[in-house]
Amino acid sequence: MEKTEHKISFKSLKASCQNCSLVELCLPRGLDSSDLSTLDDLIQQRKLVQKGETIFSQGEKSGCIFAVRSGSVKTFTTAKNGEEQILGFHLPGELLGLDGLDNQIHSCSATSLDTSTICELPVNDLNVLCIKMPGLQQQLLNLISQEITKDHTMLLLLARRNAEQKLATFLISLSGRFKARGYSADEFDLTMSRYDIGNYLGLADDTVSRLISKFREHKVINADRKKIQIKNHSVLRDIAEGDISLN
Amino acid sequence: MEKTEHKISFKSLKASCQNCSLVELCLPRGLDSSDLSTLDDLIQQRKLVQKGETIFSQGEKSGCIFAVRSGSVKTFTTAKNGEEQILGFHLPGELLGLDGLDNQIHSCSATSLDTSTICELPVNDLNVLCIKMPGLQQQLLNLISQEITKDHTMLLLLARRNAEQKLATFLISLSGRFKARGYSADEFDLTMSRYDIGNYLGLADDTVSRLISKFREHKVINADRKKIQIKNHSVLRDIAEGDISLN
DNA sequence: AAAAATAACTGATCTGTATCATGTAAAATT
DNA sequence: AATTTTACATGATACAGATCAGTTATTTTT
Repeated sequence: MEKTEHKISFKSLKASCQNCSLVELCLPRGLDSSDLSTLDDLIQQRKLVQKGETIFSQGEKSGCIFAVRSGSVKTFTTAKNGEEQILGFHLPGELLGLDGLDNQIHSCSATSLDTSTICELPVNDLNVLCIKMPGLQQQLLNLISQEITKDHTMLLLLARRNAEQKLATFLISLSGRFKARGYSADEFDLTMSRYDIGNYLGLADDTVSRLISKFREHKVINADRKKIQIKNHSVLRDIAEGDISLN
Repeated sequence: MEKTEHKISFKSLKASCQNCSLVELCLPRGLDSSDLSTLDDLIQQRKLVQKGETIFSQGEKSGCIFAVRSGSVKTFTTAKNGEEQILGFHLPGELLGLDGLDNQIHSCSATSLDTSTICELPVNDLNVLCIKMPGLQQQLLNLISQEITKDHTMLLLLARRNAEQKLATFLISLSGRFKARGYSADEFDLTMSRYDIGNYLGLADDTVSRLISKFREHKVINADRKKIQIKNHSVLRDIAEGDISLN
């Protein structure tokens, strides 16, 4: 998914937002180069995390928000009884930890699904900077607002859609997000397990497997383990909308 | 639920945050009286809406956020096929329209379940004010952050809980929110229909009716249509947690 | 006050998805 | 390289909750 980028990312861990290709998707969007450089000074560090590593944990006081620079991350809440609910899968340019902006205590956890690079911003400094830079303030609100809208879409998906619609919607969403990041919309690798997908969509992992097989049988997708190829976007959309159902 | 307040609210529509009992729950929390008065000047109007009236509509550009002062409100998204998903029921002191902070286009609709009073704040003015008043900025972020956390809790509820757990959780939540507003935690009136409750919880309205009857048979609650009395909070909690199940 | 419409309740039945069980292939560990 | 572990696949079965249908109570309209 990222080819050789890892090798250089180690060396360029101090690299700035200014040479980051995600500028248009991430927090710096809309800032001029002087403001960008001020923001850059704020970013404590870009850390490299390995697959399975924790970025932050629920209940932990951190005072930071995070941005995915490369790789992929899942966020999840842990209920009292220990069970997990995945809240989202996060691709480069997406922010994590917005739920902790208030008391600075994270209400969810984040772990890496990949070898990922993560940018870290102290909330207090960010607040101060926002006062000086209305453009930054605006973009932060944009991203927060998008987060809320995304969650609302997810509530609709979980409450009102059947298993086929859920999986089709999930694949379409991933495809679009890869495309926005310059990757293929037709072929991509999943970094999460069937179990994770099921957890996220409110389905059993068995059901996810079965559906992937069914989609493959109907030639809507091709799937070999983590490798997914979308063969028919329009049918996939129809499934997601509930206009058709496979048998 | 509000007794005589409606009668006076018409006259006191220009009344300020300063004499509002919701100061501790709402946006003004933590502001000193000088800042409070500045915020007050911003609030365009407090409007009285009747049951079933629309406060704002999905797709509409409004440039305002709203606070419920009295009554109750539901927010919902409308999918392409026209079906609705209720996103939340909002009691006095709760904000609406945070999803439109970015492009100022609402991604959900809000209608009143009651005769309600609604405070309206232009987002642009609010942003300007936030720059001058860090306390306000902080409280806005708090409320947004709480909104995100609330949505995450809801994702868990929809994805992983059975019907009994969903309804028990819903009743406990309402009870706590009434209590925080000075009303009884044991007896309250629902302002939404069984259908609305079901829609919100991802259940059929029939199922909601059946569950209410079952809870009543087991003397966990008393329910006569909209009138709900919680008779056994601890069992209700156990049901919500999935520790027990009624038959 | 009567009639119509709506909301809530409840029984009977059906069905989508969970659960259980077993097999297989890939990864991780030794 | 062999062994263990983990992830995925898939058939059989069970059941929670949806759907359908009919009744009753409440609210709205006439």
